[in-house]
Amino acid sequence: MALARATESSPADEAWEILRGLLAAGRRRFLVAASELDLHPAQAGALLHLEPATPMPMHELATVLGCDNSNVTGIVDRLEARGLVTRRPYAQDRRVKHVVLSPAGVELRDRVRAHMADAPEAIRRLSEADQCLLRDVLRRAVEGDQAPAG
Amino acid sequence: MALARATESSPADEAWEILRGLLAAGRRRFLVAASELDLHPAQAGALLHLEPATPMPMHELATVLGCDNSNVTGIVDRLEARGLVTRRPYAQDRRVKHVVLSPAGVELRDRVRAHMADAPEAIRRLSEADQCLLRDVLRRAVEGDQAPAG
DNA sequence: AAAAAACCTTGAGGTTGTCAACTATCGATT
DNA sequence: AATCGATAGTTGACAACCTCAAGGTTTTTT
Repeated sequence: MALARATESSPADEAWEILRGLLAAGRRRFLVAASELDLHPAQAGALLHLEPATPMPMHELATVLGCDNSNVTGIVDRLEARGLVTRRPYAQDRRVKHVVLSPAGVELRDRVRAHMADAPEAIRRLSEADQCLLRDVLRRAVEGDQAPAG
Repeated sequence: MALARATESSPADEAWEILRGLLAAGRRRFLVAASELDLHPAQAGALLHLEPATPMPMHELATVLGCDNSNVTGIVDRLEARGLVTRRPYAQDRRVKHVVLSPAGVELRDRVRAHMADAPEAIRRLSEADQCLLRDVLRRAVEGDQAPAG
């Protein structure tokens, strides 16, 4: 049945199918970037999700990484051992520990981001008009994401 | 002003920046799908890259997965132990072993794909016109991918 | 106050990932 | 045809990842 409805799939699903290909390519680039910066994928992923000056609770990191809480303990352990992040107690809820990027962590995070910044070939070879079209549609897609969901 | 060069980045890069957000979300969905089907992420990834009726050399699997050859050995070991793939000698080059999906492997691969098939919220809530716009631009992006690059 | 839930950590056990070394095979050179 | 260098896959060692179950601390609910 998954296959029968291929012909009647929505344009959204058809767009998503193509996007999944770009995602796999993006994943490969991410692995290369992490490896070149001597980071394991999970560590690089954690860094990418941290904003300088925006402490994040451990369990929230677990959520965005899609893994167990106990997993984050080890990942943060190693990042902390390398001086890339620090754990900070959270006075308002003493069960919680916040993860904060250190200066070195910010710098390394930016380097990971830089590795990922260039758009892949497929997108770059689009006409300027198409690139703008794509960017604008994507902006509309993620536009309402901030407020409503929360 | 987070990035000085933000103002002069191309629309392609700006589109890609938004896409990276979808990449992280897609990754999470992939992890959930794999977990629900009792597959480890790497195993599910391998299945997704295999086409029924299209044998793939081990080293090619390593390339698309972005990992070492020696890594693929273990992943295929476990997939084979579960009867999802088989190793097949390749007469034309006897160093090579081909990985082939078994019927059970095809079925499980399709189930992973089904889990990933639905477009994420952000895309689905676009207007029908925008969905088509997005799909068509993406088609143009990946269009020339077959022949030129290789 | 007691019970239930949330947050983080620990430990066990299997999987992933990298590296270096090894065997077998292929391709090109001599 | 014999050899040298490169390629394909495997193995072993070792660190990291990941899930689960269990436990301690703190918060929230009853």
